[in-house]
Amino acid sequence: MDGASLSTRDLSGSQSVDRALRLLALVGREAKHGAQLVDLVEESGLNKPTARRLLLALMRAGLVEQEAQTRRYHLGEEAYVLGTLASRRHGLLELSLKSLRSLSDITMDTSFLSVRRDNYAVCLHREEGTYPVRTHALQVGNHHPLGIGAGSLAMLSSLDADDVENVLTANRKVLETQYSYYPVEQIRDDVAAARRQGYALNPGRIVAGSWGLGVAIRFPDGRIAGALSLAAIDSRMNVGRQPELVRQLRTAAERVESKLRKMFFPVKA
Amino acid sequence: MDGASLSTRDLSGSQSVDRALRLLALVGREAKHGAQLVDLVEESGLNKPTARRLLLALMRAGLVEQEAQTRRYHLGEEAYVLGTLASRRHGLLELSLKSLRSLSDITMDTSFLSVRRDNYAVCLHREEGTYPVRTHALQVGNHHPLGIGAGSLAMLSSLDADDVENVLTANRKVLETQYSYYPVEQIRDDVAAARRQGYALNPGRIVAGSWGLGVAIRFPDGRIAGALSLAAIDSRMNVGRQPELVRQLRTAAERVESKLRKMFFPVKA
DNA sequence: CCTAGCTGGTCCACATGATGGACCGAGAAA
DNA sequence: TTTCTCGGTCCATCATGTGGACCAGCTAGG
Repeated sequence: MDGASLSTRDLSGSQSVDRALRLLALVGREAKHGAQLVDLVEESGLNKPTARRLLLALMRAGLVEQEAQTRRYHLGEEAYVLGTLASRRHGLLELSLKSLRSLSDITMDTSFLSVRRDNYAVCLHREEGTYPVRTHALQVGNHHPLGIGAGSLAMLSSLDADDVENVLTANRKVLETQYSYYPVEQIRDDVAAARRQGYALNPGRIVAGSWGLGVAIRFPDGRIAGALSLAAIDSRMNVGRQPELVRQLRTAAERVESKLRKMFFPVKA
Repeated sequence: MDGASLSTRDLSGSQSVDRALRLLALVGREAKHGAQLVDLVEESGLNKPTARRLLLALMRAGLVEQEAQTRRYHLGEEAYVLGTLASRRHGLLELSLKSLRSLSDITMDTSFLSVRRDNYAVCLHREEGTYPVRTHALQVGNHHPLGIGAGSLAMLSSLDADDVENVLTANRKVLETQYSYYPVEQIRDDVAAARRQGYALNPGRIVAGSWGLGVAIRFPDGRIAGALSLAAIDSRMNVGRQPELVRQLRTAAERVESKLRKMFFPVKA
């Protein structure tokens, strides 16, 4: 973020809103099975009454709903509605779906769309490949610090050197605690390699035998929009096959970028 | 709302969060051109500093962003991401898209998907018809009180009598001020007619010459999921053509409902 | 050139609304 | 029965958000 959105510095209050929205993001992360109150309390650092109160507010707004049976919290319909309304400006998934499909058709491997969210990468879509042995390391909604994972690494590598360091610094604590098997120095090397080659490779760094290749997608103005990636078992991503996969990824990314251009500079009606 | 989401009564605080989320909904409503600060202040009833402070919080969370040039507020990428994550549970649009397309293909008229949001109906999608004369009364993101408009009326008519009255009471003020040409008594009559016929008809009540037909979509448990509707100029919705259009709408709605059933009770893998 | 009217944005004294330690109840495990 | 975990809530305290007043930029127009 850094100089993030231009305009105004903050210095401002509204921290209960901040807290509520942090909770909202946490609930979203647990898209699959819903979030438990204790976990939300834990992850957010808030205490129980506060978390509960804020969740009630989110529920009043329809952004979150609570399953009556399990008492778990899920994203609500309003979140979906807002997302639909936002897709007018941010519809990267819609623009990429076809490309992901053909990518998985051609390569037989599972393909992904990720976007940057703060200093993390979120997986927005997973398009199953047809090859019978598949890795399930990355699921929709999953978060990893930028640099961890092929698509994530592709995005990190596309930032300029300063930003890379900023991101790594911001993530230092998480990296050390939750990704201790993946030293920061390793990420720096991976970034350098990705820069040299023009694509990101994850040679089983997170789950042994589960490899990934990724390329970034840019907005017409050069900002990073997201990344496309492919995942497969190591034997399907050997040096022999890599160039072809990268070629496919690049074509797919270019197709998406051209759609983005059309979205930003539409032909006059 | 009423007995809305089960679980807990509120009595709770967190009103700044409520306010912020109300603002978020307002920004979403202005999906097309973005919202101006003054308008948000006006519509929300908040005062400027408060609105601004809350907007800053929403921006920090990425749910809202501000265009540097025009200073207008738009939904941010995080809204899109959350929406995508929520579509796992609430993906009505995805389920309906194909049906809307074929609906517009067959009838040549423009079709819509709306969902209920509190006591309003929001238009989630507009699928253009091919017939050269089209009505543009309803756009994606538009809100109308339940009962105003074909899809909206279809949803209202599907509630039981008590709920209908609750909704109308809750909306009384808005109806009187912003829809004064559409007396509440008229809505009650329209609801009764829709009940009798099993579909909702809007014979140009909002924009003269712009007619609409709507049917509700229900979740497997009977709750209203949304509504499909068709819009056209009056001459294309005369009594002669209506039965055929209604038949098409019904088939489409049934197809969506069957997909919903599959979503809620998936076949075991 | 200056004024008037509109916009977006911010300051800061005040008191209202959010906070969180302590507590309750339900269900599961022992 | 006891114990543990989890969801949920109460209420005295004070940190927090509030909003009237204000500044600044822009456009119209006299």
